[in-house]
This record gives sequence, C-alpha cells and structure tokens, in this order.
Amino acid sequence: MQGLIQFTILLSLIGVRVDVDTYLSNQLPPLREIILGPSSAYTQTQFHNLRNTLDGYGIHPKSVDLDQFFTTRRLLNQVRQLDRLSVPSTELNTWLVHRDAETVVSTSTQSSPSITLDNGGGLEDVNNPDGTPAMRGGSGAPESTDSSLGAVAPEGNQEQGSRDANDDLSKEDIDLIDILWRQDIDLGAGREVFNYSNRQKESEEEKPSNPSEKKDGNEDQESWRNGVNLQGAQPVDGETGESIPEQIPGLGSQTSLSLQECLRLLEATFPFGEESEFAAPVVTTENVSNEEVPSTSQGLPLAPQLAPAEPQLDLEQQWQDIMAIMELQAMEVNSSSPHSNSSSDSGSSGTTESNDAGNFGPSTGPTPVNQDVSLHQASLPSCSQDFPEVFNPQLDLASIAPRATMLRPSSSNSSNINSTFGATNLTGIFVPPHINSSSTNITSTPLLPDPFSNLLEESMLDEISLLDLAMEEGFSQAQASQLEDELDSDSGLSLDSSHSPASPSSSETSCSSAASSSSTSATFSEEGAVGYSTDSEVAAVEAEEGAVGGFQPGYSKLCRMSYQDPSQFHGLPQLGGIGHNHTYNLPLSSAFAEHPELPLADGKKSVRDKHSKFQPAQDLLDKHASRDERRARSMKIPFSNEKIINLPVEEFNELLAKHHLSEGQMALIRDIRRRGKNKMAAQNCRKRKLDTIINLEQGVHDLRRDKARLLKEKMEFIRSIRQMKQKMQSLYQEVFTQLRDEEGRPYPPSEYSLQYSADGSVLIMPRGVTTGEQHRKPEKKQKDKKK
DNA sequence: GCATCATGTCATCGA
DNA sequence: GTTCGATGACATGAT
Repeated sequence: MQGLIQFTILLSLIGVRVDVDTYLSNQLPPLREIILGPSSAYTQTQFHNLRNTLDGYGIHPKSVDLDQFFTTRRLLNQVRQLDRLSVPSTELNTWLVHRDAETVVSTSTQSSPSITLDNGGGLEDVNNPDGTPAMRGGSGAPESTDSSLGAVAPEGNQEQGSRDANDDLSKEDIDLIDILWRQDIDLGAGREVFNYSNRQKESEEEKPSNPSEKKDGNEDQESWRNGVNLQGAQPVDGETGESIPEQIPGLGSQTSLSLQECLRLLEATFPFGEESEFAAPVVTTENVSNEEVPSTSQGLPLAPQLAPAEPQLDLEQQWQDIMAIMELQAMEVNSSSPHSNSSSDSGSSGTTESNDAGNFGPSTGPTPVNQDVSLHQASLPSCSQDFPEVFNPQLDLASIAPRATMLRPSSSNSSNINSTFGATNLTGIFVPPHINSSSTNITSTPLLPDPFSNLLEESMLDEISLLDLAMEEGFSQAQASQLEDELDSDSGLSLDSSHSPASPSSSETSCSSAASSSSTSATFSEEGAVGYSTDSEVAAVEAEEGAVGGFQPGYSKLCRMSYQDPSQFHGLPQLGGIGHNHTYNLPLSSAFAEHPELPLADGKKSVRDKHSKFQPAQDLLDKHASRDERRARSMKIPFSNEKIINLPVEEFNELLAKHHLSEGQMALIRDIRRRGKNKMAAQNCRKRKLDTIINLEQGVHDLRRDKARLLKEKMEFIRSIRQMKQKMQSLYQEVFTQLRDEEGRPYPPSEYSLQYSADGSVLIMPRGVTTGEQHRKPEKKQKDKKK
C-alpha cells in the first residue's frame, strides 16, 4: 500500500502519470482521487508548516520520508473524512486496487489483476529510490530483510512461476518462506497475523538499532525469520481472530527494508512499469495472508471465529427465516443488492473476495476482519449475510480482536479518543476497534448490535404473535394466509375480508337480482339510518296492492348492500373515525327479499288478507316475521314496525297522537321502537367491531411493512457502518504504522495511540502518561490534516 | 345432540 | 328527565 502510494506520488512528481485507474474496470474516479488527488504530490503541502506543526517533534529529516509524511497526512485526512462519513465506497474502491493485486499475488489465479497488483508493488518499490531509504528509520540496514520480505510476496509469484522478483531470492529463502507460511497456515494463523508480527518485529528491531546502521542481510533474515517463528507461536490468535502479533513488540520495520529491496529489485529486473510484488513487504505479507485464507484454506482461520457466535446465529437465522417468509421478495431484493452481492461474491470467489477485502488490503489489521465478513456472508444465504455480523457483537469483536490486542489503549485514552472522534454515535463506531475493545470503552461498537438483535427478536416475536392473534381472533385461515400474503403487498384490505359475515351473502344475491327503483334507494339513503324507509314502504304497499311483485325490492337490496357491500369495508374509517352510517338492514328486509311479494308490515297484512291468493305468503310472512311484528299484528297496531322504529321522535309522537291506542298497544309500540332501534344499534355496533378489527388488521399489516422496510434500511446502515469501521481500522493502522519519531523509530502501538481532536488535528498520545513519559518525552505530535 | 355462528334482545351507560 | 346511541351479556335460531 505504502509502496503503491509512494510510487504513485513519486511518478507524479517525476511527471509520469500512473493511470492506476486503467487497471480498474470500475470506480476509477475515487481511486484517482485517493491516490493521485490527495497525495502530497498533487496537493500543495507546506513542508515547513508541516514540520512546524510537529511542534518540536517533527520527524527527523533523515529518518522520515517526506512522502511517508504526506501519505500519513493523507491517510489521516481520510480518517477524518470517515468521521464525517459521506460515502465510504469511494475510498474503498481505492483499496480495492491493492486488494486485487494482493489477491492475484496470493492466488495467482488471475493474470490481469495480478499485473495490477504487481504494478502497485512495483510502485512502492520505486519509492525507495526516491531517497526514501535514507529517510526511513533503519531503512538501510534492513535490506537483507527486505529481500526476505520480498520473498514473501514472491511466494505468490513462485506459485505463478512468472515472477521476476523470485530471481533475487534464493531458493533457500523461498523454501523457508514457503515452509513458514505453511506452518502458520496449519497452525491457523492468518498471514495477516504474520505480516503484522513482522511489522512489530520491525519496530522492535528498529528501536535498538540505530537508523543509520545497516544490518547484514543475514541478520535481517534472522530477524525476519524470528518474526515468522513468533507468528507461528501465535496461531491461537489467528484462530480466534485476535492478532497476537500486535502484542509482540520488537519486530523490525520491514517496510523500509522491503521498499529498498523492492526498489533494488525493480531497478535490477523491471522497468518502471513492471511491478514487483515486493512493493511494501508489509503489504505483500498482508496480501498473502489475506489471500491465503480464501484461496488455500478458506475458512481455516474463520471457522473458529464463527463457532462461538453460533447461538446468536441461530436466533438470527430464525429471524431471517421469518423475515424471508414475511417478505420474501423484499428480502431477496435486499440480498441481491449491490452490497450483498459484492460481499457474497467476495466471499465465494477468491477474486472478488480479494477485491472486497482489498479495500483494506494495505492496512495491516483490517484484512482479517474483511475476510471474516466476506466469508461469513458467503456462508450465509441472502439476508443472513448481513445479520450475523450485525447482530453478533461477539463475532464482530472477534474479527476485530486482532487490532484490539495490538493497540489496546488505556481506558482514559480510549475515552478521550471516543470523545475526540466525534460527537455522534456513529463516530464512536469509527474509533479504531482496539479502542472500542477496551473494557471501559466498548460502548459504541459492541453495544450497537445488541439493540438490533433485541429489536429483531422482538419484531420476530411480534410477527409470530400477530399471526397467532389473527388466527385466534377468529380469522379464517384464508384470511390469515391473506394477512401473510399482504405483508408484502401495498394493497389495502382485500375484498374477501369484508365478506367475513357469511350470512348476508345469499340474501345479497337475491337482493341484487331484484330490480330496484332509484326513488326508493334515494329515500333509503336519505334516511341514513336503518334501512326502514317509511315512505318507500308506503309506496311499496301502495304498489303492492296494484302490482304483486313490485314490492320495494330495491329497499332490501340497498339494505343488504349497505351492510354487505365490500366497498364499505374498503372505505373503512380509521379507528378514530368510524362513522355511524346506521345503514344496517333489518331482518324483515331479508324476509322480503326472499319473498318480495310479501307485505312488509303488519298494517299491510290486513290488506293482504283481503287477497286470498296471498294467504300462503301471509303464513310464510308470519313465520318469518319477527316477534314484534307478530305482536304488532296480534295487537292490531295500525302502522308498520318500520314506522314505529324509524320515525323521528316528533313524528312518532304525532303518529301516536293521531291514533287512539290502548295502553297495551302503546307499550308494545314503544317496545317495538326500542327494540328495533336497539337492534339496529347492535348491528351497527357489530359492524363497527368488525370494521375495527379489519382496520387493526390493516394497521398491523402496514406496520409490519414499515418495520420490514426500516429493518432493511437498518441492515444497510449497519453494513455501511461496518465497512467504514473496517476502513477506519485500516487507515488508523496505516497511519500509525507510518508514524516515526525523530529518530525514525515507529511508535509502539502498545504505548501510543492516535487521537483525533475536534479542531481537526491528530495527536499521537502516549497511552499511559507515566509509561509514555518514561520511554519518551511526552511526545505530542500534532499534524495538521487540513487540506 | 352439540358446536358454532349470526342475529336479536335486554340492560346499562353516557351524551 | 327523556331520548338515543353504544355496548356487553345473554338468548335464540340456523347450520
């Protein structure tokens, strides 16, 4: 990574344009922006100001490479930008380039990508020739080490059998590297671990060694081998995903060595265009490690990490299953979304995997995380890809663990970092994982998944409970299934649901068959209340006398329709707005609908009695008539029950006044009115109940849909946050590993940490005040990252 | 004969 | 105080 950037910068300074974008099929602008745009070569960096800002702790002019400085600044700036978080994808693309190269190197499967990567490596190598060797602390000495490091990358070449870089390496070196690699792999240690440990060793070695000193190639190799051995001793970490190597200090900085070596190799073998994998030894090693997991032994390191998270995965799986049932298509779309695709592809195919992880390839730590993510996602179907990590804080932590061990800050520092890195909750997420991993600090990252998991579990339970409730509430299975089916549909209530009252259906058909007069319907509608229209009734009676079959068929029809018409259910007011239309039909209407020729009211029966031909119908009417109707007939009530019931109070009183009625008749009429009104009221009440239930059903459906949508969005956010976290890790590591004190020695992560202040400056602070002071002066480097 | 459902009826409450 | 609507509880009839 460094090598590539530096090489790019160098070329840009020289005037040679390195069109890295050409190597990338997509997303060129971001890459160019990152590599070329912000680079020191293109940006007018004020060197003097830069050094001034160091406030006495400026990097030693000879020990630190200016480009490195700039690279660091740029990376820090990227880190800052992460805090603001626009779209992470852009930056990720840049890293993808490197990643591709790494993948190619390791897998050696793809020719073209490998070239790209090689280019990147070559670029970095070229950097050294720029005079960086002198600048880098202990750069000169590690050359032999560089060769060894270079050998690491060549392994991939060796596999490919096409690398020129191997030429420089002796067979012994290559064999040794191979053996070491295999040992590490067998032990379960990821190569990234190996790389990082190498780094650590570098730093350790550099400390004692004078920057100006040059170590013999043998010594370098020994140190490097030691680093390898150490890594071999760390396989446990590799299994758990924790990078123990970080804790192992004392590894010489192979970066500079590797760069020098790469430069040398490049000069010797390749023209500028040709890239050697040696670019940044660290990078190469990381790349190899990263690649190693997917290509050679996919999941060896990852499998152990996944194991502890299985319980939660089960819950998640359940949730996912339910979600899949509830919103199959939606979730499928989600799974097929670009993110998921990329992730899944990355996990499945080594190339894409490399690409995906490649985003962070240059960074030492994040690669394991990426691989974990990708592999994990690959293992899980569709939507599950997102959930596991999202809802598995453990898994997340495990994947991040390596860094945590490496850069575990003190609680105080961590808190500071949290505070400094942003006021928003999201910013806390971007704090390097090691910070989050600290016991006191685990606030943001670890906490994030829990609420989600809980929420999801709740939602899952809600889904189930709602369905059960729907079933228990008396919904038919068809309705319940419909309820489920409607979860994804935007349509409102189905017409079928309105048909739940089964009884009216038959009568409805009969009503519809009968011809209705507009006048009667109008009257009825104007009544607004129960379907008893005295006027229509009277008219019907009158018509009845003349025409047998014309007895207000429309009346009953309207009544029925008012009650049964599904449209009413569609137009169901919301819970608070249920209107009382009082349009329920009365049982009489049904009787009349079935027997339109029958008289409607008792009063008419007397008239009918006159007609012998209606006598059977009269019996039938009596049979179907309500008790009140029969009572009214028996009591000789002069007017119909409909009138009694539906007339306004005033008219009703007038009607009573007109007729001289006995006490019994008066009482019966009042009872009939009361019961009739109550009957209608009961019908309306039931209708309202039903409407309420249906509305609730609809509301539940809408809420479920919204919830599913929100969950989807949440998943996407979490995914992007995770990516940004990883990017943040990588950038943090990148920046931190490139930092050098005035003597050109790297800052041990165990003692120092980067802190991001609100004013935009980045400070390197000792983790423990006492510790930091003991070893070094209370170094407080401030770099102005503003550009 | 029993269970279930739809409907009617009563009693009660509140506007 | 009366009327009316709403509603729970119960009864009744049909299936």
